[in-house]
Amino acid sequence: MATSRTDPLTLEVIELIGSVVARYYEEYEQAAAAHSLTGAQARVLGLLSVEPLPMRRIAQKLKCEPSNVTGIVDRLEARGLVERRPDPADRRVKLAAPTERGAATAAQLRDALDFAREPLAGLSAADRTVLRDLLRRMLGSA
Amino acid sequence: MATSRTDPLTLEVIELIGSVVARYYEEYEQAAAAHSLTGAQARVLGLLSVEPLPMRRIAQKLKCEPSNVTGIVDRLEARGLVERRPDPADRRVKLAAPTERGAATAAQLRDALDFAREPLAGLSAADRTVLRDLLRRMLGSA
DNA sequence: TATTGTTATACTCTATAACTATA
DNA sequence: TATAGTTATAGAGTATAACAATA
Repeated sequence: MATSRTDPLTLEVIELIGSVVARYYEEYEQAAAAHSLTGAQARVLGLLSVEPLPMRRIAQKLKCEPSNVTGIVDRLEARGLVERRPDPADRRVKLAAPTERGAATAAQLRDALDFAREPLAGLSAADRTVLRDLLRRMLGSA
Repeated sequence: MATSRTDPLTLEVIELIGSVVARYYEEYEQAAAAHSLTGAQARVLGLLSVEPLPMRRIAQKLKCEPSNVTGIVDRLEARGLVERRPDPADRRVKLAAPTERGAATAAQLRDALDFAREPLAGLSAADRTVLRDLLRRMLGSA
């Protein structure tokens, strides 16, 4: 680890990853703002567009306290993008699910993000395969 | 772009980059929290540890409104990590600079982050060179 | 008793607009 | 008049603690 801090190559890679992270976040927020959504709202809407979730599960996915999810879903619900449904199996649970409009918004958001992440277009299929394998190994190792 | 959305390889790379971004942010927040700092405070402290900056410049680097920087620097100053100095060249300007303690905290933060980004250790020097070149091309192309 | 979701509270970050002191 | 920094205000996200309904 002492070596990694002084190794110029590693430092440059770290800096590049920092740049990727910054660009990704920036574009994510822009895409959300284009629909007058905050980043957190867009994230929740994206999660729910995959499958409806109990409030508790949303908090786990977001790595935040469940009490925060109440407000985020409240605001999505007030805009008609999400609705709360009872869980037939457990009356304590509320399932948050996208409305039709919410699902459409989530799809648009997803497309915008795919486009935003399009710097990958500069890489050939072979390049992308190499990049995929390197990222897999990076993420798998820790 | 239509192709990119349906190409499974590209989709996987996009998802992997998303994972890298999530991990990076998570670890950044953890490192900051270990020093009882918020992400924004840690970011500003990191910026100032490179060089003292006028309030306005900090806002530009953070891509936020200058009025927000006042509070962030206030809180860093209240904790004795940053101080405001007059700019001899322009009496309107206040230069924010880390104190000795602030510089030490910034250094610790940097080390913790380098360590956190250590998944790179799983890659050989040759791998890292390839990764660096791919990231450079990704970032350069847009 | 334990769990789900909510409310209440307090803090931070954010943008907007108006203010001050310089330039 | 223009610019740098601040203040005031309001909205959103966050954590903590306490609560009601249900298990």
